[in-house]
Amino acid sequence: MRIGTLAQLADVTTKALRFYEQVGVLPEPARSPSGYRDYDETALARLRFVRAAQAAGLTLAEIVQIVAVREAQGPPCGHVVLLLDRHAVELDHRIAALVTARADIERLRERAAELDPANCAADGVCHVIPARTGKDAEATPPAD
Amino acid sequence: MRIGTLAQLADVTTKALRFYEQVGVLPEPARSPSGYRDYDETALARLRFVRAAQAAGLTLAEIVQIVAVREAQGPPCGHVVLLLDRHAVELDHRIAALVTARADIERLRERAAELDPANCAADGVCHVIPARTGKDAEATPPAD
DNA sequence: GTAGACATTCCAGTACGGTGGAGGGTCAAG
DNA sequence: CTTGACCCTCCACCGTACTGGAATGTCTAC
Repeated sequence: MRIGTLAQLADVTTKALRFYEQVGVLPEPARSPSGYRDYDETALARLRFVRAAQAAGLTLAEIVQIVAVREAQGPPCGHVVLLLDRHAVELDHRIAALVTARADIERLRERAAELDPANCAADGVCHVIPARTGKDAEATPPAD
Repeated sequence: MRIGTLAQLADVTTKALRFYEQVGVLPEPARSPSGYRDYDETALARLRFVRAAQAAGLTLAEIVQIVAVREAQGPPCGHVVLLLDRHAVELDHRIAALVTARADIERLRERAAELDPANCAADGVCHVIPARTGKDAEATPPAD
């Protein structure tokens, strides 16, 4: 099948398919005499795997690794589990950081409700967001 | 004070300071006869505000806006509160998405524990991550 | 034969918040 | 007078996952 057909089946753009090939998550397909990419069913299967792995939070670089392990050593399940665990830990951290940031915003909102903009002109840029010392910065590093 | 001194006081790199100036969150400081940047106390105050705003999840572009509003119209508190609200909503969405992704990974881990790698070679790349149809993809778009 | 729908390559750009290095000038101490 | 620490500008690059467009080639239908 041609690249456009595969793109439709997998609901991605042709641009994305060429990009996937370039970074190595899709193998180079056969070519028609005129140079058009000619995909078979395995390409669709691979593509579905890629999208599933992406949805699980893996990066394309990691997916490339998984595919490489698969091709070199057979089933990459152990590797995949390792990556999943690593992502789970990372997600936990990121979720915790975002929840903290959310709480910080809530505090600032409450602060804003109590403060009078008329008093604002005095010192910094906006008294809703209090200036931080070096110590504060250690306690709450810039979000994300 | 020189740029290095300010950098130390605020715990950022000199590179970052020049970058902040370039994007407009820091005003252009005075210069010594030889062209060195010469900062005063207000620069430190501004910088602390910037770091605090970043920690609250605001982007540099938004901080530039706040500073501009401040300089044009006085206290930007109303604008700040709007931005904070917008970020609170966005954070809620992102937290929800990450929590969903975390749960998905957990499911895959449980699946991995039940599956035997020996059965893996058959079809796709790795049976721990099940291939998705177009409909699945709609239900769980690629994370983040 | 010609239109238009598709394909190819390659280069560049997007957002974000910076970092790295080249190539040069300045300042204080010894 | 030289060494080393610091400063300047400018341009390029990091990661991430693509997207956009130019210039060109090909296939299909009328």
